[in-house]
Amino acid sequence: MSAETEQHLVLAVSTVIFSLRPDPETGELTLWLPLVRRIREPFKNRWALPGGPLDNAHDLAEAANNTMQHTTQVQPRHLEQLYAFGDVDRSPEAPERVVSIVYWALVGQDEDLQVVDAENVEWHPVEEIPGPLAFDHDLIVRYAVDRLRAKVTYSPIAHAFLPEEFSLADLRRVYEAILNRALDPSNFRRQILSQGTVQDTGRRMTGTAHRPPKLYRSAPQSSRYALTIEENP
Amino acid sequence: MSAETEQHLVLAVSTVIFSLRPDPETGELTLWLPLVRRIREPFKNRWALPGGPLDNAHDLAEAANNTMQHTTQVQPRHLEQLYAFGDVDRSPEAPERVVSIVYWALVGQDEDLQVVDAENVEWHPVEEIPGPLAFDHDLIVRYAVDRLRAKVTYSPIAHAFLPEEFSLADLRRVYEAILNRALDPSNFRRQILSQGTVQDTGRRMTGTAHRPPKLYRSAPQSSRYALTIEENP
DNA sequence: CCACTTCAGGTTGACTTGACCACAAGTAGC
DNA sequence: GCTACTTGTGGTCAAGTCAACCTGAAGTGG
Repeated sequence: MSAETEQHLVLAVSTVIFSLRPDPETGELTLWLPLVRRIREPFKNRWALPGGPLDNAHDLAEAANNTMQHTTQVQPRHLEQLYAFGDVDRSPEAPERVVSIVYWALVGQDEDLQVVDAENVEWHPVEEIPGPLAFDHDLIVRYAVDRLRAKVTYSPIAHAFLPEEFSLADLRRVYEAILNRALDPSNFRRQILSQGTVQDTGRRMTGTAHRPPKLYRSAPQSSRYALTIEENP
Repeated sequence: MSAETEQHLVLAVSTVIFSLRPDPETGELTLWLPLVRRIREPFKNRWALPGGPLDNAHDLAEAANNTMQHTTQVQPRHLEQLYAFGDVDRSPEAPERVVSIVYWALVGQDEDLQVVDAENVEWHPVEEIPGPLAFDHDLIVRYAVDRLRAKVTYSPIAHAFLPEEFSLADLRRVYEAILNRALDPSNFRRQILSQGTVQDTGRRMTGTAHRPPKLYRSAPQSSRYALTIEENP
């Protein structure tokens, strides 16, 4: 009994990696994520979240970080545990039971351009996921997007998408891409400045076809926890 | 390599079970939770969260539910995943690596009175944990309390501590016990009634030494997710 | 019948938020 | 060089939210 239990249970770590890219048609900034085409059963040839079995030598977050390296070859600007999925019947056709601990991550807006898309890895807009995905990964993606949208409203994680210096309009476009709705520039400015998460660099952007915006940088943040632990809706 | 990895990794499910009990000295309502005294190494004789290895036949939430049965012999009014803890060094003295998926639960204010305290199970106020606990359970308890306090402010889970019918003062005392601070009765009433999570039964409490309060019941809630999935601070 | 306690409901002022307006400061086209 | 255009910057105003506080309602106990 005990032997059978241990034998047929696999612990895996998967990661939902978010990046911002311009929509190829409209040119507007939208959320994208990388998917991996499975080359083995179960769910052979279906798209799945990047990840793999947990190596005994690594912490959970380290395993997620390694997945990021293999998939995007860049360091995440933000990495956070999402949820552990472990229902008995979540992979009915798999030979063993898989419990997945899922992380989600943000990579910088410019960094992912240098990514050499490895074989079987493809980026997709979150609104156009080529489903159904393997396992319960559709549910996981939907939940990760919900978490990201919720978190952006009470935490300065959106900065992670931007380079060192940025204008408030840049930041606003990130928020608009994540929340998928337009924000009033004036109100957005007031809100961001009041919460003290950005610092004025004193410099302005140059070469714009209009009034040059001030440049800001992220203020150093005080984290309450040593771990990055987060909450559910 | 692979064999060693599988062999030395154990997946466990633990549960932080909250109940409200009067403080034995002041008589005020406070948060309590059950701890189990370990009878084996590692951390022998130290207090730990109830739980155990994951049985291959059960979902994660089912495993947490079973832990509740063994520990408190009552059904939880609320059960929700907290976090997965899996650092390599979280149990340095243990022979194998343990990854714990931790749930937290609420049991009704009256129900836990009928609990037959099993051997090695003892309830403790969350502010007087007999630490240090086994493994990283001190950290887990602290995080679970934080999650509960955060969640009570935007979700009607506090109702879970109360019987079918209750007065707004009852509900307010639950909030005060969880948040550990006094709330203005008048503002609390307005806030609760405006969010529509309670229904007026039309009846009033009797036998009080003052104006009899109206009795309310919880309104049926609409959950966004089939699973109970939650968010982190 | 009066004192006391708690419930119930209303008022007020500080603060937040969204909608909107006006000006600032650059480029592009003529 | 002038004007149109675009986008950043800053302010106003009204609606809504929230904490502090006040007053009366309705019961029990002396």
